[in-house]
Amino acid sequence: MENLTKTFKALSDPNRIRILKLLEVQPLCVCEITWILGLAASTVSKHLSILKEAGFIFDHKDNKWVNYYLNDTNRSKYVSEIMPLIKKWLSDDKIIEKDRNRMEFADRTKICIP
Amino acid sequence: MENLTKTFKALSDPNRIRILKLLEVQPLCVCEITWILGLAASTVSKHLSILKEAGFIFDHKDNKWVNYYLNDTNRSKYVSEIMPLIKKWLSDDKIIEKDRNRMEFADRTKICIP
DNA sequence: TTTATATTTCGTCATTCATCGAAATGACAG
DNA sequence: CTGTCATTTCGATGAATGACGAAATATAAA
Repeated sequence: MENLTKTFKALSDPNRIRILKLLEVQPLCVCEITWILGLAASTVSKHLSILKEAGFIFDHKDNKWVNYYLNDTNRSKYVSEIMPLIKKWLSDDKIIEKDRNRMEFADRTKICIP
Repeated sequence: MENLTKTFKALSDPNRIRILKLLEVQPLCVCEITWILGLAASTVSKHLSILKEAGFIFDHKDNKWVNYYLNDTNRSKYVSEIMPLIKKWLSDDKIIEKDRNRMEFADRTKICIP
């Protein structure tokens, strides 16, 4: 029960949905996501930890960057069944479209110093 | 997007999940749900309005009682696809089992005066 | 009409949450 | 070893949330 509500709570914030819909296309590091979403890095880091804790994503270090990936294996029962729905939904959402377009221009070697 | 996060937010509280898992078995009035969950009537009423607003349930007046039903038609795109998952899940959860057992003894003509 | 009962609305309180900036951490480059 | 930069953690703040009891509303019964 607690596990289930944690899963839904992870999905109940629009910025976390935006992150999932980005990672659906390709893995990204924290500073790229930060730049695309226009939030503080600490805020994005917190969102990522919530999504990771719920089992939606995982991370992997690459040099000084931490890349985040959609978790397509090792998922919880709940995540396994909800993830396909999330993938199906919102592909034509305005915000998601804009994020994904902006993602094209996200270059980790350039964008991270504010 | 707003619609989707509202859907998930409705599902991110354990007491609302408990209500859905009760209504999955049979329709109930507010005072029966209140008695089964052991919460204040105003709290239950609020939970019901959130579930209704998200499209998971609907209500129908019957004399002085308001009965709540799982909404199996007229649902939003999101609710239509999530509801079957909710139905599949948690059937062997301790709390859900206890609630459903307690539901057997919920008699609206007797339980509502505290 | 008055009373009783079921439900909703309102006001309040404590807790959680999303956000930020600043400080701490960790890894690489020089 | 020191400085730089990506990330996380910490602390603070305002907003949202879940809970309650009291008051308001609505309907049925007396």
